[in-house]
Amino acid sequence: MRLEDEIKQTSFQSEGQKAYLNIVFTSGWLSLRQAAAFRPYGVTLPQFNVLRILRGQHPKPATVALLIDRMLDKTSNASRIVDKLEEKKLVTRTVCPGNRRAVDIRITAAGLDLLRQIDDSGVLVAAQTGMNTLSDSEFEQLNYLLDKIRA
Amino acid sequence: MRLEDEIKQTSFQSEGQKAYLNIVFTSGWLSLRQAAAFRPYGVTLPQFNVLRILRGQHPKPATVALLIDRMLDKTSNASRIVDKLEEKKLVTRTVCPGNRRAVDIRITAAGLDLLRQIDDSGVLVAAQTGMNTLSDSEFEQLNYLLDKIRA
DNA sequence: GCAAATTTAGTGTACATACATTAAATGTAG
DNA sequence: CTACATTTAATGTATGTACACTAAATTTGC
Repeated sequence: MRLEDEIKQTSFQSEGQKAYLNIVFTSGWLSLRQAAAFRPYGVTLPQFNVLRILRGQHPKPATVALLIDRMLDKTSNASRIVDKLEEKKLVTRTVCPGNRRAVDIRITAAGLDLLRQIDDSGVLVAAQTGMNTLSDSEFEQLNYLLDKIRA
Repeated sequence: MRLEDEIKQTSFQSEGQKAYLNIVFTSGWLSLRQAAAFRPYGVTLPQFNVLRILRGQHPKPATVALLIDRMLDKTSNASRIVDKLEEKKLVTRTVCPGNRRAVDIRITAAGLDLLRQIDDSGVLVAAQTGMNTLSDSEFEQLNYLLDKIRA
C-alpha cells in the first residue's frame, strides 16, 4: 500500500523525506506482524532474537557484551531482556569463571525446544508476509540502497 | 555501512530475510539521529510529530482520532503523548462542544514558536544526514520497493 | 604492589509501545 | 423514549528503549 494512503499525507518535502517516513513506517509494519506471530509462544521479538543469538553460540555461553554486539538494537537493554528470559527458564546466567565481571548466558533445553517449536510451526515464514513480494534482485537493490543511506 | 558489518552476521537465510533486518536496523539508525536532534528542544520524536500534525491543522483543532490517523505509529498511545505536550504547555485540550466524547487539541503559541525555532535551526536537515546520500531516482526506487513489501 | 583507568553488567528514570479494559457520550432500533 | 450498540478517549499493565549512573572486577602504569 502506498505510504501516502497509509498516513494520509499527500505531499512530502522531498523524495528523501518520504523515504525516511517509508522506512520507519515499514519497519513498524513488519515488527507488528513479527510480534503477533511470537505472542502465542510467550516471547517478544527482542526476546526471540536474543534466544536465536544464544542458540547460535550453543553450547558455548554468550556474555551481555556479545549479545549487544549482535543485536539489531544496540541501545536496548540486553540485561533486562535476559532477565525476562531467565524468569521463563529459557536461559541461565552464571558468573564467568575466567572473568568474574562477565556473565555467561546459556540457552536451556527448554529454550532450544521453544525455538524448535517456533521453527517447525512456520510462524516465522508467515510472519514475513510481505518479505516474499519482491524478487531476489529487488531485495538486493533494496539492501544496496539501505546500506548506502548509512554510508 | 554494510548490514553484515553492523550486526556481525555474515550469512542470511535469504535476501528477503536480510532486507527485513536491514529495514528494521536502518529505521532504528535514523530514529536515533532524529531523537538526538530534538533533545535540546525538550521534545521527543513522537511529541514533535504530533506537534507538526497540530500545526498542519492550526487554527482548527484536532481530535485524538485524527492524530492516530495521521501518525506513523498507529498503535502508539496518542493520549499519553498529548499528556506530555500539555504538561509542557505546547498544546491545549478542551472538550469538543459539538461532540462531548471528543477532545479538541490545539497547538499553543509556545508550541508554534518551538516548531519555528526547530525549523530555523536546521536541526531537522542535519538529523537527516544519510537522507541525502541517494539521488532522487534512488529514493523513488526505494519508496517503490517499500510500498511493494506492504502490498 | 598499589592507585588509577577501564571493562563489564546492572540499576534508575523518563518515555514510548502494545494491547486489553473502562467509562462516558452519542447513535439507533424497536 | 428506552435499551442496546457504537464511538471516543483515557487508563492499567507489561514490555521495551534511551541514556545516565553505579559498582564490582580487572588491567595498566608507575
